[in-house]
Amino acid sequence: MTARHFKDTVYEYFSRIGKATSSPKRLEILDILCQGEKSVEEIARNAQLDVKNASAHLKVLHAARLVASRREGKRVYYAVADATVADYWMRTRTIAEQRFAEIERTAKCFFTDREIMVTLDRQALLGKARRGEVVVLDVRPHSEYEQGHLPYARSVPLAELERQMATLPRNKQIVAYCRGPYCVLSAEATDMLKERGFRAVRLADGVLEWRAAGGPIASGPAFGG
Amino acid sequence: MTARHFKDTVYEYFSRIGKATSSPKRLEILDILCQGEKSVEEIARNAQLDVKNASAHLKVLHAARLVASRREGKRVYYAVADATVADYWMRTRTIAEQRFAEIERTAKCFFTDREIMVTLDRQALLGKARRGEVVVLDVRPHSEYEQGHLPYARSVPLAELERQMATLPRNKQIVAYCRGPYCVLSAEATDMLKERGFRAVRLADGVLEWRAAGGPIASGPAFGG
DNA sequence: CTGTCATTCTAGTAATCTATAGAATGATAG
DNA sequence: CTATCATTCTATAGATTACTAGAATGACAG
Repeated sequence: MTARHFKDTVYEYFSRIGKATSSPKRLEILDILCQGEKSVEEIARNAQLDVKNASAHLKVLHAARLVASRREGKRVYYAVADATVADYWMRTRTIAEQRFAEIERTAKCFFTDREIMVTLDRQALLGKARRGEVVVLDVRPHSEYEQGHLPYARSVPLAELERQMATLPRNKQIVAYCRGPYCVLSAEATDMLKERGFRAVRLADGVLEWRAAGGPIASGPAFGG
Repeated sequence: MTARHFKDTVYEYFSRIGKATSSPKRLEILDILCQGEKSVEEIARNAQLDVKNASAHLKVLHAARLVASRREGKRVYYAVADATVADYWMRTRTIAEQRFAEIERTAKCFFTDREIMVTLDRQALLGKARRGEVVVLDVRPHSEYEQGHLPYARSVPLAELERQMATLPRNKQIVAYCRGPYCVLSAEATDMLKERGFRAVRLADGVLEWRAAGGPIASGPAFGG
């Protein structure tokens, strides 16, 4: 084996990671899968893709071995291959944020007037949540909540928010979080809540960011309902 | 701005990092630039590309803001934008290594019989080098040595090795290193040395890996010469 | 064994990317 | 002002990729 052939071979492997992460839609899928495993149909719906196209993108991610799949009955469930993939996705996002100030500007523009909870004092938030001084809402689907959520958080998927509003306190601050700083679910939730006169703010952290910052993660089914 | 438009916008930025790192040749360029700044012509020669093509790849890396350029007289020098880029490249390599066992297999096959210095005991190597029990050779070009090298290492670019062999000790072990675990320079150096009866081994670490492992880095012009 | 549902495979088209070569630019030396 | 050198820009052919739609597969229910 010549030196040139060796280099071509190994660098081709290195480049596969880049190829897999070179499509916005594939990154969106990866971000969703970082919240827990999902069927192709769920992935397609969440990433706003048609199922065939989502399947094709998943094939590419699978070829780069960033995701793994398992069949259960009729459905095929995909998940990130391991925790290092979620870590890599967060690092890719960070590198992009550092390079493109436009990202923060776009996010600020989109999240205008949707107060962002300072993510600096995670311990303080945790304490308030424990003492019941604030209500922490996890507005992702129940399945994602079950696969890992913030301590003391209550699972209220966006679709159920309308129905559950009566059970929320009007005198306490409501802190909504979702999949992370670029997920729109919590923003939609705080919009709905504020329209109805609740005191609601958006937490930029998702489970991934919270855990990466050293915060504790709970798991298991939703309590109450 | 709709939620969909917002997501499309920010994920497009995220994907630019993947696009930039989706070509083997661009990663090879990035790896070279992690050793220090270089002119387009030097980059092209090292990555075995024609200058026009190298310039085109550099343009893509520049668009992703992974590299920065400055003009000095007729020449344009490129360098990694900052230290986080080198870090990201190492992490991309690590993720690829974890996913593709073929990489290690290919490397083992190529580096057969080229003993790899165990990189576990960096402190021990440093001590031996300090006491003169081993000779550490930096076989990269002088310019890269000057931009950062292992302590006690002697700069002997591959092209000068033949000429400088007479000045190397036959009774001591010679440890050659270059740009990192997938760089072939040190392997070529140890091949040459062993053919002439020297006791030579290859160190998989380059400056990047050494520094990432917490090792001290020296800089400045070559001593002796 | 037939029908249904979820997913993947195959094929075709439009768009994008790589490598290559010729023309153009920018800086310098004479 | 002209020649030269390093680099970039422009144009093009060939390869690859994304999306779309129809066909095929795999698992299950009746």
